[in-house]
Amino acid sequence: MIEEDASWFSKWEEQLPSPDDLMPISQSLITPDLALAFDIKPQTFPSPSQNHHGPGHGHLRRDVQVPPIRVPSLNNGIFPLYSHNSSEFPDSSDLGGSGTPRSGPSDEPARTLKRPRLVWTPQLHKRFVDAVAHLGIKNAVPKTIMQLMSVDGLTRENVASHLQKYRLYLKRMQGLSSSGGKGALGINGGGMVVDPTTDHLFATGPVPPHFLPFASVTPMHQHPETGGVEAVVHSQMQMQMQVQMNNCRQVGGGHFGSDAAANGQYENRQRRHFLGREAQQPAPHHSIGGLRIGGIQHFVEDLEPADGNGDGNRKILTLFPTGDD
DNA sequence: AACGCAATAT
DNA sequence: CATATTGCGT
Repeated sequence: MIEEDASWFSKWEEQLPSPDDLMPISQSLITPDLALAFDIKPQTFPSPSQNHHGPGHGHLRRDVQVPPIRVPSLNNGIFPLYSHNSSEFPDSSDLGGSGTPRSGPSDEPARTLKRPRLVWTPQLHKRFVDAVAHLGIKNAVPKTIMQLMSVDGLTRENVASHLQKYRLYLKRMQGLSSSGGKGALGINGGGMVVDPTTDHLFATGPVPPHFLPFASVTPMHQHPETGGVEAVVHSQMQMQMQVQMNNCRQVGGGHFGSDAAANGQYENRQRRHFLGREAQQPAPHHSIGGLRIGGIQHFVEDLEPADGNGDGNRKILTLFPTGDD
């Protein structure tokens, strides 16, 4: 059943593009709360990664003063977030002890405001999957994954939640290597309680093999300096994303990728890989500036007002590609 | 503290 | 429905 993961990995390695393609991509999943909290100043993102040279030969100096993550679109960049909710409790009681891990003395709604639901788009999910595949089962824990993904605004909880489902998905997949695949949901004669949850998203992309049984961090380019987990991978294409606040509409309706995985066997198509950027250390400084790494990455934010959608106004923060993946 | 998982909430 | 949140054991 499981036996050709090795080849998958090999191919992957072989296909590593030349260093010219090296390009840390970091996305910014805008964090409304944070954005507002720090009043974000035009900072030329620090980009600690020593990424250099652009695609060509000259060093394009990206002195771009990328405008803050502010939303140039609507709302003045102010997310309506949840309309109301008097849950603004702990303001007077200045927590005498532990409390705010983030931000300092500058009060923040960030702590009390809810953030919009994250929408796991296929692209975002891919990033997740790549990170997981890359780390190997042992290291693929929420925190690490989150760091590798380096998506601004992504929280450990987001990842943990997703990971939980992803695991169920994988488990289920392995269980049913020969049965129906994605059609025989409900009863697989096993006794396994099939969760109607998890599936579509996970099947939208080339699901990695059945998960690498091999452990350890992949021995790829490690940074000699840090020697950390900051894997330097390559990205041939970058994601251009759009942050959007919706009511409750899923982009693309759900599936459009290949559900090769559902078959039990993945297709051995060419695997392009993403790039894991430097982990987001306990950033003492708000680096939520816009990132426009390398070239053409810029974010377009869009907000859609919630009008009677039969749902009241449930808002989601979704990132979706404006290009291709 | 961070994790994993089931149950539950939204 | 897809995510988030919570509770509890590790």
